[in-house]
Amino acid sequence: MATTIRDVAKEAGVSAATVSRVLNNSGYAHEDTRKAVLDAIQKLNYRPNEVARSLYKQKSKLIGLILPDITNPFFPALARGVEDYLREHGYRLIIGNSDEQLEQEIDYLDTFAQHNVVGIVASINEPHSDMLSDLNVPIVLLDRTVEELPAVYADQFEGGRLAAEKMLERGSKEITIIRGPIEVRPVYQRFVSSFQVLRQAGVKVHVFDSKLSFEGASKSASSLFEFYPNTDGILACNDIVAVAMMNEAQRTGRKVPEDVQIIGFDDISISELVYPGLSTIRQPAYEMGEKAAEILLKKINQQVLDDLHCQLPVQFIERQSTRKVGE
Amino acid sequence: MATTIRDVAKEAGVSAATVSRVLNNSGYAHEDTRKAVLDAIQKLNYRPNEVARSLYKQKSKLIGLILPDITNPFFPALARGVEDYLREHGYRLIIGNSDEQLEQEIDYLDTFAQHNVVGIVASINEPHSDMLSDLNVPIVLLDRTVEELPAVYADQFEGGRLAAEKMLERGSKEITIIRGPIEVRPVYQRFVSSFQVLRQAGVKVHVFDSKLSFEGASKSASSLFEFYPNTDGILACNDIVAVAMMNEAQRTGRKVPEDVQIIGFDDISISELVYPGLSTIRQPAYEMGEKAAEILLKKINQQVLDDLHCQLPVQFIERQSTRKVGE
DNA sequence: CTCCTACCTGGAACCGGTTACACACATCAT
DNA sequence: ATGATGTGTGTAACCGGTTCCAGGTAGGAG
Repeated sequence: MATTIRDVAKEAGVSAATVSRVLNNSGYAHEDTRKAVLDAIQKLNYRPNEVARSLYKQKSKLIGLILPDITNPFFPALARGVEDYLREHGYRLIIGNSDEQLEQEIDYLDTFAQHNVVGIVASINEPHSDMLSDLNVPIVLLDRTVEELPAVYADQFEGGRLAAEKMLERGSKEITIIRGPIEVRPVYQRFVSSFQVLRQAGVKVHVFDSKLSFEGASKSASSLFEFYPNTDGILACNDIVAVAMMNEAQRTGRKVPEDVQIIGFDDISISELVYPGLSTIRQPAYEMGEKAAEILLKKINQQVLDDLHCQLPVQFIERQSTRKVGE
Repeated sequence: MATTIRDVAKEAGVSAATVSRVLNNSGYAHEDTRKAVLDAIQKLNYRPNEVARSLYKQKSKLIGLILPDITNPFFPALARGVEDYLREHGYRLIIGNSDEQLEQEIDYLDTFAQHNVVGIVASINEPHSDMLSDLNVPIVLLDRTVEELPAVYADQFEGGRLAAEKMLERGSKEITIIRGPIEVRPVYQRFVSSFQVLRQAGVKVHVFDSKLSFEGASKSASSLFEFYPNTDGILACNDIVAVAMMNEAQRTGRKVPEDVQIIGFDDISISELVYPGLSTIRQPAYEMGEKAAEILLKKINQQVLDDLHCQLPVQFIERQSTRKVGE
């Protein structure tokens, strides 16, 4: 059905080998022949079959991307960073959501291998070391780290610290940390770091658990103030949870930031739009995605990496859910 | 490097053909042989190469998905619907963001073909008819329609109508419709339908333009009340824009919903979490994605479709950005 | 007039699966 | 005994590219 290289060869009156050489600018090809081939390609609207190419070369133009859940607004930003960078370099993405499930991660890793992907970007907690070395394809971790693997991530400890300090500077005395699922490493790190700072400062600290998802956030928000009615500062594990808590605060008649200050984490796009604007710790998600893609390409092209791990800075974004310093 | 079918064959003491037959449960295979092959597969941890398979069969297990921008929270929900359904049936997704750009749509369509995808789900405005028939692969439109192609979408006219009616029922008298980019068909349809209802009702109507993106929404929000300070009802083209407008209303000292009522469109997850909760027209995004995937698989398996177009119902979700009826 | 080299091209093998076909053997009815 | 039928298996061709290698021609050097 689709036109093949041999169709083009016939049309141009040459062999398939010659067409291939013209296509790839490899080996010799007379100028006239090249012209004829190019014309034939044009005429037949020929596009080489990547599958065939991939089979022979043992490598495709495909890169696998595993994210926990694209429905969580932090991850699409990562994904676009990865995609935009890779697209420019001729690669395409096979994408999979893992829901943080080991089984699904493995499943996708498996099928990536089956499709001869040349590289993988993944937000996964387990290194899957044997498997990864088995399939022998470069991988870059995104938003996660393990010792052995290249990784791009934002400084979670600094983020946690920053959130806690800014909260203290702004005068909250009874602070509730909304802790996300501690199996998710970066989330755990934020928590530890915030907690430590608050403890040392000697303020009253509560720890309250929540899922990271919309439903989970909503559910846990509804009982926060029953447990800790005197909370005057909230450190949320991500912006979604922060928005949910902010809602609950306002719903229960508390003023933000006068009665309760709130700081989120991530700086997803919506955080700027909600009212009051959400103060948060920004992770440069899009840039992280780009950087991961860049590093992956370097590995694919056998270039040496300056550093295995690339830690990007976080940043406190001051909006209206916190008071001005000194007020 | 990776183990091939011939490695397995050697290990099991049979030919590659036999292994293939066992693998695919096609043709005959003695029980003992089958056992030996299965053992060898296990032992060598063999996974068949999808690329080779795909080359011979002229069809892969890959499906292409084109979305305008996964960074817009409406689309990840669609994407997960598609992915979850397809994954269960053994298919994987190649994904691409088009930014509503014709050029990028074509580019992705092209590379999908090069990778022997067996089907495509796409949110695109142009039918690309010649191209699509060229590449001879079933396609299902998602959140978009053209006459000739199968499509899954929500009833935009009904949505627009509903939003307008609910706003009128709740007593707003000077209503501003925030109109999105009219090149995007569903967005245009919402607008037309709302506009028509409001006009007929004889209330004062303003039309104010905005992009659908976060930045665009933020930008246009900032001048809304300079243009139409007496607006007491806002019909937004999507929830992001609605949230931005709600922010601006509150920022300028207006109470929501007492002074200004706001209705969004989409019902993205965050709409439930913002304060006040955003009343909106719900599109069942996840279900739309699933449905599109289901229809695509039917087409792939040559089953007949009951209907070319599948229109899903929209629904008014009443939260706190609108007043109770009669107040 | 050789010989060497650079240029140009096609045949064939290969990547790793699938499948058409041929062949071998056993069983059973005639 | 004869052949039809059903099992079980291997050989080889094929999918559509890429690349190795061999062979042919032309031009320049010796």
